[in-house]
Amino acid sequence: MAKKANVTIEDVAREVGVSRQTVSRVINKGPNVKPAVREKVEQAIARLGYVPNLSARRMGGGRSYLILAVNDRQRTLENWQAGRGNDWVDQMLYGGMTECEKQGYHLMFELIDTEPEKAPVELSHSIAALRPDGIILTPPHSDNEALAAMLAEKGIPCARIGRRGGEDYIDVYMDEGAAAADAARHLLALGHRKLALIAGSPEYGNSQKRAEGFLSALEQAQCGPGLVAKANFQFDRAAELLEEMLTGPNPPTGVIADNDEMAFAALHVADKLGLRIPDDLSVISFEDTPGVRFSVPPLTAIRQPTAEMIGKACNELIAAAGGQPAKGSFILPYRMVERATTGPLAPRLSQASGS
Amino acid sequence: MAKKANVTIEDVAREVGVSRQTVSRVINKGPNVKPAVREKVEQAIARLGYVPNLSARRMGGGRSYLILAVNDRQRTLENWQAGRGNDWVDQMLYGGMTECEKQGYHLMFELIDTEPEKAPVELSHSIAALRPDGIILTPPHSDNEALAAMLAEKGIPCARIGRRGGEDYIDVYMDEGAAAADAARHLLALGHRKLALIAGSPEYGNSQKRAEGFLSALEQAQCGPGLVAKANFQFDRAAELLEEMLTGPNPPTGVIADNDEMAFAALHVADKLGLRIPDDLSVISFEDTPGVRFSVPPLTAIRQPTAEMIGKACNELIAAAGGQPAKGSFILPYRMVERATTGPLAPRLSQASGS
DNA sequence: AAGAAAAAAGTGAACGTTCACATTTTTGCT
DNA sequence: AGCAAAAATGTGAACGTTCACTTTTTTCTT
Repeated sequence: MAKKANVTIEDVAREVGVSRQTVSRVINKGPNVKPAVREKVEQAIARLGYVPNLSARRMGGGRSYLILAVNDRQRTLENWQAGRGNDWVDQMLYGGMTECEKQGYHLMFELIDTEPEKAPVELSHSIAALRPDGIILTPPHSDNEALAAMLAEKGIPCARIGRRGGEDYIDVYMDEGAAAADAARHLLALGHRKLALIAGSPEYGNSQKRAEGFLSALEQAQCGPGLVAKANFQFDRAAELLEEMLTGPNPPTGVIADNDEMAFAALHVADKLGLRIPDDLSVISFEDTPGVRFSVPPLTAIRQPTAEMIGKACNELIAAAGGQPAKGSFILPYRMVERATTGPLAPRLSQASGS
Repeated sequence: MAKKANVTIEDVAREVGVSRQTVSRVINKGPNVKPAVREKVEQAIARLGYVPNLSARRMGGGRSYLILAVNDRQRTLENWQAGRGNDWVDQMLYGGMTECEKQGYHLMFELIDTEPEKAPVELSHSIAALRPDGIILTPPHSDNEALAAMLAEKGIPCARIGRRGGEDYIDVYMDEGAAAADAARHLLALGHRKLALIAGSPEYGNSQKRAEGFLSALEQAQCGPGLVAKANFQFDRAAELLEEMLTGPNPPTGVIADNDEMAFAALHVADKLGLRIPDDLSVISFEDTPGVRFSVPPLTAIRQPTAEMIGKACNELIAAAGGQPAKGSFILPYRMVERATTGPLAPRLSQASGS
């Protein structure tokens, strides 16, 4: 009847007849425990259903078994409020939780202010409250040097998504430039000669890298110069720009968009202009959100290894909490998922529209 | 140079010249503090940048300021692995984080096994480790009485999403039946007389409730019986079933799908069969994931108040942690977002296909 | 103005771990 | 067999709060 108090490390120690420290060594996989004792302790833990209290572990000076994944507040909130959702966050959760669960860790999300000066303050408050063992910084915070420096000063391992280097921090990234170049070459190989990139926003580092990769691929193939139009990731703006291009002189026959929303705009405009996809116009997107599989036609897209990057980041962070140096540069492969919006350029047999 | 230790409650107390307990009272908004003192303490807190350590608070016997949101492991993982994503989870994060942030709380996700017997074991381990102040149970775990009972026994407030009642727990739900009935009536009002429901899975309680609402609306309008086909939330199965229906005798002109994926299947089949949307076939979906806005045509859908339900749950849970009774039944309004897949039945002028 | 009651403030203990170190046991070597 | 070194185990203190009290100060009543 009396509510059974929680099982503590002492209960386990008593059960086995050893001291709490020995039990502690067992649960932390520490050295200096005789195999037979370790075995008995493990059995007692299972029998009693003992699970270490994380708050106490942290208070005792140990790890918190917590990783904080930091996202940009304004962008995230805006996406949510606009009904765009945050597939990126969903992917992070996937990669992060999967990896953390395996190692007895926990993942928590945190939104911090876009403003580069406010960010360190907000984050340090969260750190003071939560005392995470590691922190994942995503764009645009990955580029905030002051933030990373603050973490280093506090001795908290930090993984930056979308950065290369890895001399001072754990950097996990994919080669955005190469991906864009690949996309361009793919279209080139299909016979397209006039290509356009519908870019996101210049402040967003990836847009910049992709534009460079795109342009250089065209140059290499002597098919330049490619068109680059900035549409700020927005459907309407992209549609506008695209319509202008496609009805202008020398229209592109291949389009690469910096996100799915702008790729959908291409589909929309093509439909409006009576262009067949992919015969008259091929489209490749950067993002590959779930809805993309059901567009008409289903969108060919470059899939960022978001879940994998976060998983890798968690993994490295956990290793760092275990004493490994918190540095290293890890590149992860992207993947182009070819669906139905890309194909060889196949002009109509006759110019007249007919049944 | 010496790494400045973290600011503790004692530092604040010393700064102001009061005891730690007084500072504790201030940060917990407790009674029995003179306004002048409270003011001084608050200033010192701001000046020193003091943030209470959550682990210590928890250890001291106070709250953990943590809410655990529980999702079904198999379903969630499967969605992620299949590339379907979990928009539901993204929505939860939105509603939960927004509400928790406001009140100094933190939200953490947890996946627990589908198996009703394994669930309590898994969850109790997480509870032992994390000691959350409250727990949110989502389907199918909302329906697991043993789970809820275990939480009640441990004295942990629990909010169940998708349940009504509220006598013993905090129940937050929307009226799925009414929503389905509304959808049906909407189509009826547009002139449709033959309606079909592409249902999800019978084990999923909502599918059942929607089917009931759908059927009863038709009966009331004397337009029954409606077709109900179970497609298990899958595109392929839905497409198959739909094609059968639409090419059969007396085909439906209005379709309601239990999720977006199956609604996309309807769009796909209509296209294949040369049916115009919405002139020949109207489609309404239950879900409204972000991609829906960009389908061709954009999908009319019933939007579940997922974020709002989780927000409400957090709110009530936090109140419960503050001493309020952890019970109550809260219904939240759904919304039908009318886009372009619904319209009056408008048969072609002639049967012959023409330009 | 005294005494009682209420409000404000303070104190020791406890929460469940880990750390740093002390002690005991075992192993290895000659 | 004896000793040194290594391995295994144990102990007290500390982490930063809140709780349950106790003590002090203020307010109210007559």
